[in-house]
Amino acid sequence: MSGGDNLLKLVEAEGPDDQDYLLQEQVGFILRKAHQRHVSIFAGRIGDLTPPQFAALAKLRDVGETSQNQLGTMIAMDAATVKGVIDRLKARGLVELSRHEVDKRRLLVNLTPDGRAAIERLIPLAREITQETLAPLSAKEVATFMRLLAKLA
Amino acid sequence: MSGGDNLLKLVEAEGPDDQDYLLQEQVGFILRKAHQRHVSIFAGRIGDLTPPQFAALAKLRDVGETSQNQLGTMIAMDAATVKGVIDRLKARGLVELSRHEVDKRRLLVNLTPDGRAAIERLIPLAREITQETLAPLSAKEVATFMRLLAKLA
DNA sequence: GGAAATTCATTCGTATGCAAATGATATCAA
DNA sequence: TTGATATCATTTGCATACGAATGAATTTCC
Repeated sequence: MSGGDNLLKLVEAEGPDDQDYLLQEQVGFILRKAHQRHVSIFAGRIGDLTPPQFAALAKLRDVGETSQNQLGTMIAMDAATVKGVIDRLKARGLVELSRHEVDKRRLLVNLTPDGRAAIERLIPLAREITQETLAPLSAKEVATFMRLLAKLA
Repeated sequence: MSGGDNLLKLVEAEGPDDQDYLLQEQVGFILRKAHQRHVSIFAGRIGDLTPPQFAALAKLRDVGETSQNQLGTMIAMDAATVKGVIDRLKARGLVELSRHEVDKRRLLVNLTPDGRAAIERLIPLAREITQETLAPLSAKEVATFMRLLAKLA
């Protein structure tokens, strides 16, 4: 029996255990890196707005006036997070707030003319951001990846 | 010519443009949601440590003592971020810091016995986290997804 | 050797992201 | 009607995440 065999036995004795946990191969770690790369690409093309801020404007463009909480649900942000995002958009005059006349708890959010102009102007850039993010994949791979990613989200 | 035809004409006149930008179908948005889901799964299994903190400990286990900056590079964190993470791990006694004897700029980071015990204990849970995150996919889909995700990261 | 450029770490400011607690308003049910 | 629940929004506290500025130490290059 050779030394190599002994080493193999030792490794096998450990079983599929702690020894072979590689951080770089875990979904969570790679998912975090992929997300970082996307945010970086976004910042390179749209410097004056963050992805969450863009998401809020884009969704308001789709659905029109909604409550802050509903908007948060639609763009996957909890109440505390969406408040900060909307506050900053309001400070820049891109959205306007008003109280719901019937349900006084609700804070209605809507695009201002400036906000609408901004989102229309940015959407072509957002398309480029999507393209650049997916650039390492072929068209076929993009389709596959998006299908599987959607299952995980 | 019917009203429907007029509507169709209007839509076609717009071309493949702003009208069909759907936030929910953009990689960036879904990537963000998938990442959120993973973090949530992580928190459910490992409540007293965040993913970045876990990553730091896991990497130190792999490579042993390194400088703070080098560690940051290995786990994809910039200098400012890694400092905060290490500070909190140090405050909990899971890592210890020392100055590099030759290059006095470098701050060496290493696991304490407590830190080593913690990471060894957590690795099995981390495996479960990876599994649960990938649970919506079949084994074959997992292989495909990981291959494509790695290309994007 | 010494000036210039680089690297390592820290600090500051800004922006998510979420848990938990709180207050105001609505809704449901007894 | 009223008491219990639920919903909407806000606030606080903590933890990433990163750009930019700064200072200290090292390396490079002339």
